[in-house]
Amino acid sequence: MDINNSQDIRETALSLGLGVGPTTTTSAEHLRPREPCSPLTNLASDQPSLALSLSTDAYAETAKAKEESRPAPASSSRSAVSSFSSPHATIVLREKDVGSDEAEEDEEDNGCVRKKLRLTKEQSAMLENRFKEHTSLNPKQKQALAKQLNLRPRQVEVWFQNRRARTKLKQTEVDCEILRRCYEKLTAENQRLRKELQEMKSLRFSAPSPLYMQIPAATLALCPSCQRINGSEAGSDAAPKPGLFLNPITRPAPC
DNA sequence: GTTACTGTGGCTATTACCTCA
DNA sequence: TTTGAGGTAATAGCCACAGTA
Repeated sequence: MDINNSQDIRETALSLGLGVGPTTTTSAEHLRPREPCSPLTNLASDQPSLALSLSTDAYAETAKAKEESRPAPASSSRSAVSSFSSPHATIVLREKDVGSDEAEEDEEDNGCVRKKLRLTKEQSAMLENRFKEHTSLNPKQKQALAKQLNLRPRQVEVWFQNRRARTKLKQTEVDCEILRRCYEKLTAENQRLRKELQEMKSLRFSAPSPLYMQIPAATLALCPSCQRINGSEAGSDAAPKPGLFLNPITRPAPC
C-alpha cells in the first residue's frame, strides 16, 4: 500500500478502528448539550413562516425555479432555518434573523425553501476547482462565484467551510496513519534491540570478548536497511562509521 | 495609548436531509 | 418497500482580529 494514497490510508485507519478527526475539545462549551431546536416554540413566539414541503423532485424543481428567479442577495448573513419532519411532510420553519437581507427575502418567499439542496456536478466541480486555487474566498470572490453558480453567497461560504473541514480531517487521518506506522517500526526495532541485548549479555558471560566488554550493548543499533548490528566504543569522539548508531532513541538512518 | 464595542470570518461540533445498497 | 449507513449541506456557538468611537 502506498502511504501517499490517502484513500488507502483512510481505509486502513478506519479498519484499524483508529479514532480519527477532531472528536474532542477542551472547550467547556462543547461539553454541555446545546439547546435543541424547537420549531414549535418558535412557531408560537415568533410566528415564523410555515410551509409544508413536498419531498419529491417536483418540489426540488419548484424550489430551484424559485431560487433561480430571484436576484442574488447580499453576502453572508447567518440566517437560521429550522425544520423538522413529520411522516407526511417536511415542515420548514424560518427563524427571523434581524438585519438579514436573506431573512427578509425568505419571508417574501413565504418560507418555501428547501433546507438542504444537492449541488450539481457542475457546481461541485467548479467549487472544487476554486478550492484548489484558494482554500478561502474574500467577499468579492464569494459573491462572484455565487452568482456564477447561481447559489447564495452563504452557500458558497458553507461549502468552503465544510471543504476545509474535510481536508483537515483527511490530513489528520494521514498524520494518524504515519504516526501509527512510526510506532510500529519503533516497537519492532525496540524488540530487536532487546533481543540483541540479551544475546550480547549471554555472549559476554559465556565467551568474554574485549570488544564486547568495552561496548555497552545499549549503544548498539540495527541498521534498518541491512539489518546489521554495528557498534563502537561508547563515548568515543571518533566519528561514527556508516551504519553505526550510538543513540538508541534517535531513529537510525539506513546505511 | 487604552478600552469597550461591533462586525466579520474561520473553526468545531452537531444536526438533519438525501442517496444508495 | 423498508431501513440503516454514509456523505454532506446547513446550523449553532465560540474565538480571534480589525476597525472605530
